[in-house]
Amino acid sequence: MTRIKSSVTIKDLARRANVSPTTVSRVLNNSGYVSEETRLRVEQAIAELGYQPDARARGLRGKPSNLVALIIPDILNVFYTPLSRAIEQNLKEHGYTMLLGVTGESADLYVQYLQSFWESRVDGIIYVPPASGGYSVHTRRLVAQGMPMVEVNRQREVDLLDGVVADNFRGAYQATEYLINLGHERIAFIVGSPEITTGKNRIKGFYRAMMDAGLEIDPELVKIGVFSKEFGIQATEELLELSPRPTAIFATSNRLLMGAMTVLVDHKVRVPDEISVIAFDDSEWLSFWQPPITTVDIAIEEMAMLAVQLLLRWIREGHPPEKPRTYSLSTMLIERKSCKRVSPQPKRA
Amino acid sequence: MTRIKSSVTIKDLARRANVSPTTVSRVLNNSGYVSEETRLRVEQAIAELGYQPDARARGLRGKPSNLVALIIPDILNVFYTPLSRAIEQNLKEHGYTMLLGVTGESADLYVQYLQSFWESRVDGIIYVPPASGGYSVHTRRLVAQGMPMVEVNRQREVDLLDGVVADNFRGAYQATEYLINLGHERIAFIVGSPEITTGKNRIKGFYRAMMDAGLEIDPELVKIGVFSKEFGIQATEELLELSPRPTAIFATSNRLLMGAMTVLVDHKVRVPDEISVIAFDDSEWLSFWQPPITTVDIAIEEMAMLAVQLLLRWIREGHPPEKPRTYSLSTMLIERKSCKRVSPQPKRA
DNA sequence: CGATAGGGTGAAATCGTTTTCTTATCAATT
DNA sequence: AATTGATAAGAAAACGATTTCACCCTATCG
Repeated sequence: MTRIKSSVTIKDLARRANVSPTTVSRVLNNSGYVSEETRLRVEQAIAELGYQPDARARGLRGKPSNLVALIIPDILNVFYTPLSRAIEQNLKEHGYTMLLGVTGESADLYVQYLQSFWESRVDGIIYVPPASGGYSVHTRRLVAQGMPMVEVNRQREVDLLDGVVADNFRGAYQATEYLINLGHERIAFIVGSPEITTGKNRIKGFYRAMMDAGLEIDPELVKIGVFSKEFGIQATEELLELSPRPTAIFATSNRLLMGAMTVLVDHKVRVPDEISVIAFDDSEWLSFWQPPITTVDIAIEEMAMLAVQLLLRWIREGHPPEKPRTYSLSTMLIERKSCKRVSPQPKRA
Repeated sequence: MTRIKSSVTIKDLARRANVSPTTVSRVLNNSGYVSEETRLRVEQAIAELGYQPDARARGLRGKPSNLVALIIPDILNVFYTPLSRAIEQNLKEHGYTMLLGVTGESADLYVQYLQSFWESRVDGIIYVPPASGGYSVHTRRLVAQGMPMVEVNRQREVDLLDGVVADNFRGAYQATEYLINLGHERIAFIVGSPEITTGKNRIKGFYRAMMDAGLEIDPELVKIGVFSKEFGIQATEELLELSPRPTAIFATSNRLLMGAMTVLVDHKVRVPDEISVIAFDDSEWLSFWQPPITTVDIAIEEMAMLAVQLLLRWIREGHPPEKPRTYSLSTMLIERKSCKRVSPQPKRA
């Protein structure tokens, strides 16, 4: 019926209030030099016509868009969901609306999103670098064009951007040490991509803890792949075929844990009686598992808040950080019931 | 160092390629009347200067933004997460980028998002109407201004917008019938906001199934509140204090289920031996629960695809649907191990 | 009383594109 | 030889705001 496609513009307001568009703009932006009387007339016109500004036109003259983009690998992952929520919330509190891009770890998609976000001239981008690499040049070009960016959870452009990550080394060290203290020696370790910091540092933490305890690392027990449920399944199946089996499995992400548990349940392996299990990431769903899983929790809220703060600082100051930093957030071991004490095997000669 | 804030524009290209901006635009938009030779020169300039168009300026001249907004109540909810993902994916396949708004069921936030999205002139909005009402006028204003909108999961503007929802009536009926067939008569029913379609129709389905089976409904067993974990906890605690206790609990969302199970585990009530449990919504996390929960699953992928299709149709055709429709997607009962057969109590005189 | 300061206002330029008009050239048709 | 028509290209207007500049007015100061 109503084919009124044209929205009401500043000119309509001007006509209605019998002033120039300039004056309307002054009222809109509260930029002074407007008499009380005219201001009222204009405000009335705004109310009557139901005017709402066009952010695009504003943007053309250099005003910010109040849009910030977030790029994550996977929105189904119970790690990234609360991270997204926390970032969204923090941004909203500062008046920003969040755009979301989901890459599925694909570099191509990442680059596509970068372009789309640049074209919309968002005010900044917070992103989790995808595991597949080779897109660094695109990130750097965007930054060179003046786009504020911050890395979160993983880090790649150490010399270029601020990054907020968990202390993955310490987290993995803690968990491994915990198992060792329970008497475990044949500890299986399942981890994702070693090219990204999460993977790399969790590996380092595990190795260091084993070394510090004077334990040999059986290469058969170390499964390095990707942070996916599928790889968790594959790795765990291989582990179960070993003899002797490992006495404990350290699955370094919730996806890997999901895979591992799928197999353990399938094979009716009792946790923790036959095998102890420890993981990374927490979720309310985990506490209902039988048994509830002991895990290394990451301070997601802090991570989000800090990332947003760093981005807003850059936006506010108009220039990148003088000296890009990595902010490392401490992890916390949440002890539940999935790990059992074992008596250390007598060492083989 | 490099303070080059200004991005490269169409004019820079024109200068570089020794043509007019008009011609550059023609190359960019493939709108013909450009000689092969000039086209090459322009394309070279584009490559050399690394030009990327400004979507805002384009938009001003009436070109679409390729942005579509999604508004959901809660991103932590395992129902909305896969829904968001599926919608994002569908949109991406059609060349759209998704903006995300999370309302937490607040009408205020909803309206704020509406405004923000309108100001960015997104091409369309898919939204889940928040439970708290009173914002209808804002939705209608946006539609009147020509914004394509589609409702998903819940429905409010039946006469104005297309909506895609689950067949909540049937789903609830099925689940209730299933319990009844197992011999249950004292069935507790926990449900969220009756003002929204999800709540309302699940209630209707439950009542109808009970009526059809000739069973009385004990008002003490019907808990109507909001779709939250907290209400699930409260309701279940009240239910456990009744004597006799209900023999089954029907929690009509994953959040309510989470609350119910929290209480049941706390009170060491064995499921399904002491109480059977059935729910709405499914999630991979559920299958690891002890026992795995029987639930009514909703065809989320279909819901997403259809919603996107309807929105894109409106965008493509440039006008609202002649006759707004409600698309009702059938649900599926997934039988697991949380419900036990009971022998019907002898009816009291 | 003239100069000055500053409040209030509008005309016009500007942002980066697309679109609408023109104009020019050249070949084909009458 | 004059008309038509297609192709190629540029000038200028337009989109909806903000911003710069210029102008008028009035009050204050010396």
